Amino acid sequence: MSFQFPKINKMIQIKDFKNFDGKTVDTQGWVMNKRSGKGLEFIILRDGSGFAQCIVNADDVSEDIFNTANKLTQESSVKLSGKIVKDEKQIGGYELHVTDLELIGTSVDYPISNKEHGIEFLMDHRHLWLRSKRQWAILKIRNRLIYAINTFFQKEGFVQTDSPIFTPNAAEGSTTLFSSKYYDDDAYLAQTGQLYGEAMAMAMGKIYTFGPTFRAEKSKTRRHLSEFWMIEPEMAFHDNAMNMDVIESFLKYIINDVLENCKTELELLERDTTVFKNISSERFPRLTYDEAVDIIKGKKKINGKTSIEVLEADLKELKQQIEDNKAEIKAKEKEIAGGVKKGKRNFLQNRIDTLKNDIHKLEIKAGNIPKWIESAANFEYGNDFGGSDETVITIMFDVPVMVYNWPHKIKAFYMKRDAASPELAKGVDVLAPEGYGEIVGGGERETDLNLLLSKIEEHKLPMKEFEWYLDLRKYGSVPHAGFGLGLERTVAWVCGTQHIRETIPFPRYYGRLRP
RNA sequence: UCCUCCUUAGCUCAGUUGGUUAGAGCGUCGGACUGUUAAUCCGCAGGUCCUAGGUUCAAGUCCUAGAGGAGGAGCCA
Repeated sequence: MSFQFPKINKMIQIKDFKNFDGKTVDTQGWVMNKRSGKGLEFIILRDGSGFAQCIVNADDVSEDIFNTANKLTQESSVKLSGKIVKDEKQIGGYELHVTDLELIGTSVDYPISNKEHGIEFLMDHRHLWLRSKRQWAILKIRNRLIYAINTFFQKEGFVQTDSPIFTPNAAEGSTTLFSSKYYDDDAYLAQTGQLYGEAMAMAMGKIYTFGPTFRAEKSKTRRHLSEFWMIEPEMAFHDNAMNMDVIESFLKYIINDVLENCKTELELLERDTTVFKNISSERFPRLTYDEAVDIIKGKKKINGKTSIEVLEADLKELKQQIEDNKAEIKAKEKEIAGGVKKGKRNFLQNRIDTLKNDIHKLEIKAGNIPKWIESAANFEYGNDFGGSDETVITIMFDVPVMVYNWPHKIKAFYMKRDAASPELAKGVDVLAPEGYGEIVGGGERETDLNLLLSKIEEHKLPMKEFEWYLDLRKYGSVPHAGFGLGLERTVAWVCGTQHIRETIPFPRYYGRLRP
């Protein structure tokens, strides 16, 4: 039995233009941009499925229609009829030669132009910013990642079971939570579904949750959101080594799926996909916390180099790049001073602005490296890694790095202690390359009831709220493990975005609640 | 909570040791142009220089306080 989507209307979507070469079709969408020549209007149409240039020629349409086309403004909505013609120069490879045009909705003084805007302005207009090409590409990739994540787990026999969002207490202690009211009780928005995931894994074997999580950390960095989506698989009868195997094949699967199915979007984002070239073939490095610390402190060589040497080489390269950019600016400025036509001058000035911007970014980077070297050298064994420490580790490799066997003191109460070395807990963090930070955190869960009891006391957590959780250890407890993947950090890494706030339609972060 | 930087036209920004009537590009609007790719060319309009106070003959520029924003630290996915 096959299912057929109902034929609701005869409108052809832009993504399907390739199937109608030479045919006359009806389509509808919004005007992204318009260029005019005498007797010619070039409309860049978007309909959510893609982008296409539509040409209105005064010879082909009535005077009324041509005038309507001539008056179209950015983001007005239109219904078009026309012939689909192949043109290699176009984004989708096809353009529409318009024979009929109908204005659906007007648009006056649309605030977002094709020129650059500052982040605050764009965020205030997030509801409209979503219409831009770049945001379209990011949301398409986000969508594909979600699809790939679900496909991977469903194929592997995981059951999707969701955890509650209202919770009576903090699951992990440390983090600040958003408080709320639940009838007459105090409640908090969930920071993780972890504990509930364990209960569901004891019922279903292998499960995953996929939902929003909330953290009231006053973090203003490119890696933080107050509301973000997390995928948390939990597997009965798995230890941490098996957990790491799952994480690695999972990441390989979803990255490959996006690379294969989002070529247009990645191209539009100008994402350098060569950074992913070793993802499928190379085994992700698995470092113990101790080994990672040695790398940070420059005691351990990778490919014959210490982290300090790599950082110093990077710094030298950055400085050279800054010098090169400065030289190019000088040359361009000289050219402008010599007198050139307006078009050429704009072009040169634009290039100069880009270079200046780059220099600014490079200088910030170059300024950071000595700080990183210093903070790496002073790293104290037993501490958690800071942002710079993570970067130092990941620059040594071109694939994600797994760090496991952490000091138990800096990890959550439910993490399993290593029987061989009691100071360590069997947790694992996965660090994404290029400074995108920790995308996965997970580990094996403690099964020893007494250890759990003492840990809950140690963390000063309310024992009463954990009684149901401790039941899981009383009735047929088994070794189990799981992890959490931050969706937005993963999207940011895949897309190569500067900031995580572009990776979710309406971001919530410290200082931003609307739109 | 702490550190650094920013706030000038609708947008992105420049504005010299404080000195006449505050500038540019883009966008809008009007015009030219029959294949444009952020089109190009010509023209018009557009300002509470974040707010309050202070120094000064004179403040966009200096000082103090406040508001808003960006980046980072800590914390984290």
